[in-house]
Amino acid sequence: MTIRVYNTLTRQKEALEPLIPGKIKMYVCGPTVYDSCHIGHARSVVVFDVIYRYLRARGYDVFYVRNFTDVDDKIINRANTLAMSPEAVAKKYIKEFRQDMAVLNMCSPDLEPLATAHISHIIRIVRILEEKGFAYHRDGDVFFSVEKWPEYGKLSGRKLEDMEAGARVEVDQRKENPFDFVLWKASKPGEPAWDSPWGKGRPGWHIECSAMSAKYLGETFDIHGGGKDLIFPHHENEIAQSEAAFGKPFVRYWIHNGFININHEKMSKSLGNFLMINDIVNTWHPEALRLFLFSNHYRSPLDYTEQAMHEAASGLDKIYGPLLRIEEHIGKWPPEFEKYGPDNNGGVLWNRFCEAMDDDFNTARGIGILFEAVRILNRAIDEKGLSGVMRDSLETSRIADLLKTGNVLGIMAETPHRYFEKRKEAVLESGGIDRDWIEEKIRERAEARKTKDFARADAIRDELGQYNIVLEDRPEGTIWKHGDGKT
RNA sequence: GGCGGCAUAGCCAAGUGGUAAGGCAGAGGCCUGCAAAGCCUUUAUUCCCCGGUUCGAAUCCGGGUGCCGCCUCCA
Repeated sequence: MTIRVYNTLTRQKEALEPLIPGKIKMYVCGPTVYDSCHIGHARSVVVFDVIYRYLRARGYDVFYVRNFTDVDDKIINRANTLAMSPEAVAKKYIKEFRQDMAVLNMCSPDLEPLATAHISHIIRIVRILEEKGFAYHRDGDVFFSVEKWPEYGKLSGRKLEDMEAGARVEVDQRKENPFDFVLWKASKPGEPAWDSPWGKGRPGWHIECSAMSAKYLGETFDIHGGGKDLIFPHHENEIAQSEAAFGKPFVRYWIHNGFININHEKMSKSLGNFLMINDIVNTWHPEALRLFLFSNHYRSPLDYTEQAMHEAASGLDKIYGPLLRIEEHIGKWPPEFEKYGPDNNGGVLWNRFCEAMDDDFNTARGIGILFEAVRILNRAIDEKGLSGVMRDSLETSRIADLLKTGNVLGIMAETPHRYFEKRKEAVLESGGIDRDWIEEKIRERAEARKTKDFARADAIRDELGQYNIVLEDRPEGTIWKHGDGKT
């Protein structure tokens, strides 16, 4: 089976054929560290996280680089507002970003280079561009001349003459063409500055990615990704710079993820509806957020709503449900499948999941298959009992497959007991109650049930319901759970 | 003005030529004192509209309508 990916450059799905068979070199544009991360960042990072995980699961040796843009106008502005140095601002938000990523169960890239640590590489490329005649300088600024690069516009599918130059921004009169972009920027006093052939200055936004990707992945590499908004101008400019400088194709497959809307509205500063990762994971389980993000295709727009998160959270409970039953049955987690069955890599479930993922990382389809598998597993448990299931190699291989898909999606990473326990703790905290009190209520209810005082029993259940507690009467006794998807 | 995307049940969503996955919500059933959880059944004669190609189209082609994104910093 070959993996097919939608390539923004060719506007079609193509078979993924890495430059070096079996190896994939992937570069994803990371954040400009001037503020906290919002759900849009989360989507982008999660999308490439699952691509990374899937490619590895399919046996590729993946080298994954994601940069931090740690020098930029936005950072300088932010530093002025906060009365901090730009370096301190960058450091603060890099730390925050890493925390957010850890909470969201994100794999770390193999490398997370900083723009400011690669100034000499950047300068070297700007000089090459200047020597080759693709760049010109004006008072300490160096610009890339888009007219010298005939293929300019090939990624975003636009022609220079079709674009409304300066429609919304004032054009710098020193530019030869309004779409010329800055490679190197003269620093004003007090701004971060490095010595360069053109005087004290700092890199333009796009050049760092050309420099760092070339250094770590080579002048041609396999996958380059980011949000859709980066197609123009950022990635268009990267292509121009890199291909002009190195004289060879830059990237084989361009992958771009779609945007997130909040309650059917675009996220924007003016609407003030930016949703931060931190706000979401304070309310919902991080894996519920991941599940939500995978609920439709990565290139489509995705609408964040309270209801959608509820559904994702319910779905996650549904997935963890049978896992908890298995954990309780075998008394540990994760199960060791070698003991139960020979075939634990590549059952029907895993193969169907791969089929979905092979088709341009179709996680929505993959999740459909996963839920089907959960239902089949629940049914098997109902019919054969847990010991019956765990003795059946067909069933255990399905469980192994289920955990494998979870590993690709970055969910089911908690032990089931712990997953539900966390949610129960949240119930205790928000209700200001403790376990003993609940257990006492459950005992009282058991007494009432014994004497067939069902009115009393139901009253106790209703009372607990007020604290978002749900009771389940099981053969082995009554247990309590959290009532809704929030944590 | 230029470029691109989308339109599938109450909601979310997969499906790119062979007769509509999956989730949430709803209805009925099994189980239960009643519930909850789980399971079973059920919920689109039909995929925005109109034409066309085809034995056959949600899927391809032409036209229309509606919504959205980008062209400016933005994931």
